[in-house]
Amino acid sequence: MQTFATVDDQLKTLLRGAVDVLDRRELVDLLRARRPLRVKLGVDPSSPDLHLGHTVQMRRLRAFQDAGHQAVLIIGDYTAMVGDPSGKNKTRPQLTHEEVERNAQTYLDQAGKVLDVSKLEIRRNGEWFSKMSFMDVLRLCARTTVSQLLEREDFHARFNGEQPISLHEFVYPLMQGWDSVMIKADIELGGTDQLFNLLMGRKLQEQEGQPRQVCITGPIIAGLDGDQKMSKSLGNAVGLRDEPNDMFGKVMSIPDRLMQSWFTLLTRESEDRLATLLDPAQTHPREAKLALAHLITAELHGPQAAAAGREHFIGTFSRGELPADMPEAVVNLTDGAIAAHALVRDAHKVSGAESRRLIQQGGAKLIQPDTGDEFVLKDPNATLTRDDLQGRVLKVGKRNFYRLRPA
RNA sequence: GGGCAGAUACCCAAGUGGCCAAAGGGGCCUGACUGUAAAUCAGGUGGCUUAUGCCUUCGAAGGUUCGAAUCCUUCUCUGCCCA
Repeated sequence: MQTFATVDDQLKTLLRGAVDVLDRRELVDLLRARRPLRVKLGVDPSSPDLHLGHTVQMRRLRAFQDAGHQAVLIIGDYTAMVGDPSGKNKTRPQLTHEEVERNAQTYLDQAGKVLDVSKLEIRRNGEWFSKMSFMDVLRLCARTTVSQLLEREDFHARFNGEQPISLHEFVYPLMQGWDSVMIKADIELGGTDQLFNLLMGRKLQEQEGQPRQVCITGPIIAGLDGDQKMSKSLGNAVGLRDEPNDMFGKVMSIPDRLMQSWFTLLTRESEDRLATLLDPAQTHPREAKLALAHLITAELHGPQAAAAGREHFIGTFSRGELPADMPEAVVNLTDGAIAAHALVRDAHKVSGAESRRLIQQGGAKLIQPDTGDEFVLKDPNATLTRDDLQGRVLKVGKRNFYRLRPA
């Protein structure tokens, strides 16, 4: 017999950081029923990697799991082929079924880092969409109107901005809503940019004579730049599969003003603890950020890896030491020597022109590991011999190190 | 179906025969400062073992010209208006 915490206690953890609950009254009623609720979260496998942004909603789903409810993760294999237009100002590229399938495979083990997979119901929406006939699709389309769809902010903006909106994008909200009908969701989670889609589910359920789902939205987490929403294509994401050292470093690079939201949305630290950490008078921002980086890395890679990430970070960036692990770069010498620009190009894997730029701007140096002596490469055409390279480390920019091996 | 406008580099956007590898802004990269924060300053931002050189790039393909992002033709795509 499943036992549940009190409604008030549940609400507190389940709604941590939430923006909107529609409708709160209904949520309370659902929780009062003291039965396992079906809680839906959909992710589209549109890229092979999940990032921290995805985990914001996944963490809430996990909270529901821990509270004894039934989490249903929808892998949107069909919706991914459409491409969610939410928050976008342009049509997304359509993926092939093969790409989607490949991505879907990687999602499940990544999701396992946050969710309890043993208790998770995993569904693909191709399960029902692949069986629909064209007439079924038309009937679904008849459930809403163009005017209603145009009420959605992003569609509205594109329409008024005379930007193209493809018809299949218009169908996306219906698809997501239909998922809710098919799995009989009691609650659906999503980012604030999903509100329209979530409400579509509510509406479709009512039309189908089902109890309508409660919609809970959470904030869209900002990426490393501190400004735009975290997304892989913007290059400001922390991937769940990022190496621990890299992950730790990325978190350390976020603007201070992001810390509050990251702490709230990506950790379980209590409000009291957060108050202490985020008060500069009590905690130096750098220390707070170290704690944040540690918590995030530990959740995804384990405490040991997080500790190692911290060591690496402090050693490399605070004390200026060389990292413990560096990729090795095999350097092919011609007549026992190599030009500086060729060295950087080959080791750092950039174009020749980029390599020259880096050198000219002082972004490349050779380091003697045992003594710590550094030699800044200044002339792209300088000739380096085996003796110059043997046993040395090449540093490119702030964070790229290569152990050189002349061959 | 008809008319009009448009497609420029990662994004926005200037350029309407040579001085265009293409202004400006954003982003990004490098350096200084620092806490891999913020703010600020300086430089850079197609490729080629750097060259008053060559190659690729202004939606696509052809054409005119000594020379085309710029002119012509066809095509593709987008928006607006009319039907």
